[in-house]
Amino acid sequence: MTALMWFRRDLRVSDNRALYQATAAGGGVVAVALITPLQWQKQNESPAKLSFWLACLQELAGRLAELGIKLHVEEVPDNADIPEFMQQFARARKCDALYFNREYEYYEQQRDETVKRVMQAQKIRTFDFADRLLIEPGRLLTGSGGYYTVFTPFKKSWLGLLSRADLEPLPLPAPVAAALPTPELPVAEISSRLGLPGWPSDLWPAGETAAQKRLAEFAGGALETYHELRDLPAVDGTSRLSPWLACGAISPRQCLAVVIRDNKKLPAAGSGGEAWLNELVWRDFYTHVVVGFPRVSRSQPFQKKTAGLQWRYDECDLKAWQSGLTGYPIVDAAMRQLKQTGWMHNRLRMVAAMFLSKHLLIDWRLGEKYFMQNLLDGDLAANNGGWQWSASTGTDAVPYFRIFNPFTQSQRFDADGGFIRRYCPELEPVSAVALHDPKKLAAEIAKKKISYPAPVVDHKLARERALAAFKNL
DNA sequence: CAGTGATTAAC
DNA sequence: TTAATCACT
Repeated sequence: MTALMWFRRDLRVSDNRALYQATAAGGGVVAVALITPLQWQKQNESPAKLSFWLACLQELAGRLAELGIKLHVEEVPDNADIPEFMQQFARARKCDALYFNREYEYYEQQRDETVKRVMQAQKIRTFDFADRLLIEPGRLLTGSGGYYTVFTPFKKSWLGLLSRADLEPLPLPAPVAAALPTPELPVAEISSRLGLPGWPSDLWPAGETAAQKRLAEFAGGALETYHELRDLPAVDGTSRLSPWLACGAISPRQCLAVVIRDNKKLPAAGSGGEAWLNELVWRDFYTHVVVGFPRVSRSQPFQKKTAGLQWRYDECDLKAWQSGLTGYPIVDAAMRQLKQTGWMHNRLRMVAAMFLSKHLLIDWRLGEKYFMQNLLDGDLAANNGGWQWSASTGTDAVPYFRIFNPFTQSQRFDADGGFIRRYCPELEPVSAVALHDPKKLAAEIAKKKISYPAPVVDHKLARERALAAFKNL
């Protein structure tokens, strides 16, 4: 009796529900992870993220070996080829059961349904588990039985289920066989063949051990002031756990355990813990939205009436935004942070996304795609949810038209300009007041002969143009 | 009269 | 969340 454990976005040994059950079944366990270059390309997976994932796989292989489980890394061009591959792989290794953790996006659900059907036709049983979120899609519905579309009532209902939900991290699985030697995965070979950048990075060392270390660091440090410092991009005030969460090197239950300790007691109102818990709930929320409204993962707006919006398709403005040359310091610093590090501070994701979709009136889907192609933590649900929120095509419930003033945002969240200057070094000689004031900025740039672009668009005009475009719907 | 703080409308 | 407006210094 051998169980086949299929790793996807759950690259860890600890608190992995499918792996735990596979090891508890009483037989041997074989593990597999798939390299799917064509599928990755279709889904705009970023090279940095794939490189990070491969490095995580290398660590995972070592930890599995300690449990007597061999991890096979196999290449299959795209999702359509997976069912046939899995079936042959399982038969070749005499596996009689397939274990995996559920994924919720449209294409992933289709893939998994087909795999289940094909395996069951071969008399191979399949077991799939709720692992990726704190509370599974479908378990939280409105009074009329639909999916929530507004965060606040979703959260209320989420908290209501908290005491009944099974959210304790699992103990480490017991070894199923004698420890194996740590396998050498062809990571470097795959990486160079796919043209991926190298790893490691100091900010995001790969693997679940590093993820646990970062969580402990955050829990004992920035968590306490999270509510006060999380919006300041110059400060290391966030958890920075997103790359590990995205590939499952850490589980949301392990994160939750840091804020909900004894008897599932909620963190105090107004505390850092409460603010961070909110972000974990947002993560659930956007994945629930993707399941409840599958059109959002198929390039459709959540708000159907915005489907006809006349976006500008201005290649030049799009390029300026992508390369951090819009003439709006906070936007440019944000976009350069993304390009240079594969990560962007959450506050700035909102600022940058709103600038593209409102100021430049460029289709949010182009921004969504660019983020996916560059982010280390790219996650369809969170990225799509964030973009649609920024573009006002999503679930945002405010009664007014949301459009950030980039200068007001930088004044509030980067008052001394420390973050802007870090990523836009040419603005080093510019005074802090000028960084948040277009007129003074233009004057200082002229006077000090600094090479920095003039704003691609005037804020007031852009604002009016966006308002008019949405009014026309 | 320029600058600032409080209030409110936007849907 | 922003910006316009009004009261006030």
